[in-house]
Amino acid sequence: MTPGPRELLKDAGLRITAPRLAVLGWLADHPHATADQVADGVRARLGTVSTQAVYDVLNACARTGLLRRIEPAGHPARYETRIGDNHHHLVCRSCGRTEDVDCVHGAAPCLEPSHASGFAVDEAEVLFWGLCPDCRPAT
Amino acid sequence: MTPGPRELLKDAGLRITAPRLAVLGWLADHPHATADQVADGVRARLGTVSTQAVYDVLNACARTGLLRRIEPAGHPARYETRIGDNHHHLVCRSCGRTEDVDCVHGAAPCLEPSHASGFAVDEAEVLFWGLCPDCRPAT
DNA sequence: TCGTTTTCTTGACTGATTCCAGAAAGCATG
DNA sequence: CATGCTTTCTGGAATCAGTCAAGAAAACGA
Repeated sequence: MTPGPRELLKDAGLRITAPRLAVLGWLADHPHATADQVADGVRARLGTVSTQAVYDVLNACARTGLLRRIEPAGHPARYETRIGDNHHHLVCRSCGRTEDVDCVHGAAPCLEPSHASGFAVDEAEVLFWGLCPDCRPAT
Repeated sequence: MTPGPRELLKDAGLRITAPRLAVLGWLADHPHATADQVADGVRARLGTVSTQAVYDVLNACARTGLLRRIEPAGHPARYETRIGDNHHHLVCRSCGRTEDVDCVHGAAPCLEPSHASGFAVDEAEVLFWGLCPDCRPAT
């Protein structure tokens, strides 16, 4: 079954602290949130939490693979707890709203550039850009 | 044949100015340059050019499709004159060096998310992340 | 319980980019 | 080749997301 935030942190070698549990917990219910939104959500649960702590938690978790960071050009970064399944994203150019999109081509082909110019490639990122239903009317 | 910067600007409905000609000209010889690098290159040709003018030119050209902007997460934006052929990019995580990669799947498949959640999708962006030959030794 | 190490707080700071107001071109027209 | 409207350029201040730094506080292995 799905391990809780506690186990995830422990397995990643990170200490279990209130801000971390709150960030992971809140983010599980609110995927694709920005650091700002996470800070608000966490403060609603814990009271005062410094902005820096939120960034530290997000960075630590992203670094250890507990969280995935999505950084759409021109919008603040967003975070999600759905990891390890190589899915992609759909981003609204106008409001930055982000949705999941399952991999277009099954598994492998997404990760194979035709020639890598000597680069050691470790990730292929696919982003679909468009306008979400709410932002579309303003045609 | 390939139209020169002059014709490109005119066709895009933009006025022909020294900064614009210099930016397009310089960028044609130096693809994947940052705004900073463009500013340096343009100043070497023209003397004094304000940073703002460079950003204005880059934005105007990107908006009208004369230039493509690539914004790799965590690195300043880069610009290129190669447009309209749906190619992708390879970015070095460490130094930001960017190279072209031809489309992995010919033409069409790159543009089809499996389901778009009501979004009007207009672009699929593919970015390959890795380490360039110069940054790799530091293993 | 202690001591080390990690994490959190506060506050200053950075880098890339944009906003603003006014001055200086560009260019369609007469 | 003058005129006047519009776009673009200049210089400087400002924004925004995120990072750096120093010390206080909390976690956890012994």
